[in-house]
Amino acid sequence: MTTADQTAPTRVDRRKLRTRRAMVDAAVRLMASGRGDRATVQEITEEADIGFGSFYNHFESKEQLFATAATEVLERWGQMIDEATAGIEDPAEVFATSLRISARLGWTHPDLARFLSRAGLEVLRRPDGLAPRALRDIQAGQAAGRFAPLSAEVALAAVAGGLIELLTLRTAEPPTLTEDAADDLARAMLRLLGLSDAEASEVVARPLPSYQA
Amino acid sequence: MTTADQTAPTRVDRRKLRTRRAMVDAAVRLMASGRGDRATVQEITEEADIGFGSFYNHFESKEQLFATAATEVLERWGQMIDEATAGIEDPAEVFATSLRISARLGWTHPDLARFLSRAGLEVLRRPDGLAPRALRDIQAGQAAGRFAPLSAEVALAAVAGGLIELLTLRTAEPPTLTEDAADDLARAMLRLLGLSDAEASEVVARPLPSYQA
DNA sequence: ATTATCTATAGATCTATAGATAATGC
DNA sequence: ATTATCTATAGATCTATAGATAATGC
Repeated sequence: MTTADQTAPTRVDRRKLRTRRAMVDAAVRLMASGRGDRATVQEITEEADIGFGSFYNHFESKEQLFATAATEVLERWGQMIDEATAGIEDPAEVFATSLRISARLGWTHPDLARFLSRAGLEVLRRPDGLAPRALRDIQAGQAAGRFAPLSAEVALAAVAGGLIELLTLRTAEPPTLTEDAADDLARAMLRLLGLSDAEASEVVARPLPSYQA
Repeated sequence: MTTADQTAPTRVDRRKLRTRRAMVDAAVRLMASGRGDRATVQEITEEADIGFGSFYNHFESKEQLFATAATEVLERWGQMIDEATAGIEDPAEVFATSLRISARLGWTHPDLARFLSRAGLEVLRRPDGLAPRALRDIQAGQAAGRFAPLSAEVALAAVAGGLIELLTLRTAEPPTLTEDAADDLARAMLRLLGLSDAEASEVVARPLPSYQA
């Protein structure tokens, strides 16, 4: 029987949470820096500024830590998209909005963008990632007759790959792209999905809803 | 003064080459299997079926071996494309042919496809890779008025990403895609580049030149 | 005789844990 | 008194090399 069942979080709980958060944040930074999951436990705890042994109070292995870090990053990203697309009816616009916001991560959330860039396509394939959602959006657009009947998996492959590459180009040194590259990508992907150039331009010209995260 | 300068390769030379090749091939297989460059030198030499110490006769580090392996894979792939696109005039067709052949790697050269899938987008960004060439093809198509004036970097990002994702989907277990996914991808990418659906379909309907590798 | 390959191993590095310390709860 | 954090370290793992062996050259 544990005492923490129904009671409010105590100071110990908060300290414990702080330590854990420091490690997850360190993992995100290490991944973003390119050191990635090749970092040793030593490096991780130093980056997090906690004692070496504390690592094992929270995680069984580095894999577990980096998986946790990925989940949290995807969660933040997903909430951003949810907030921005709430209430949009046109499937093409839902898709375009999601992509325009995601492609802007390189400017709005460079840390998050660098993490995704380094983690690569693998992280987009996770079941808790945005791929399943993007697949649904594409299929919804096809069902509504807005998109051409291209294999949704192939379309998703192109979208996911194009997005990651854009984030990588943007977070590379020196960054070459200007911010309208994000909308260029969205327009290009709408054409890929079957919209005419004029239709694609019109959808991307619509104002972005407000969002934050 | 070495004796091997102008003379024919001796039996020792051939044996040495065989050992080296065994290690490069082992590296390709290990990467394709997903074990990747996390494999230890021990694992590599076992997979290559050579003595542990021989590794250091040929390579200074694992990084060097895997870089060599990537170079050789890219070389094979590049030659395949060169052979297939020699003599094609229309820039859109050069591009489409390169992509159709590359996307077919999952069926024609599964080992190569698995390597590329696991190595990820990183390997496509190498200066000795096919990205510089794809960039030139896209720019040539734009200069010829065949493609819309989209940022060539953004277009390349989408193409590279879509290709890698397709190879990954195909080499995953169980593979879900059928072979016309390769042409679907090419058609989609031509639309992305600015061709109409009808134009894109026409280009992709042209017969593929013969090639092998 | 020469040189590549192979086996064995020293030394470095890394992980996981044990025990000491410090912070908080009661 | 309890529990998380921290320090120190044993043991496992890995790399790189030294020296022995085997294959080829002349």
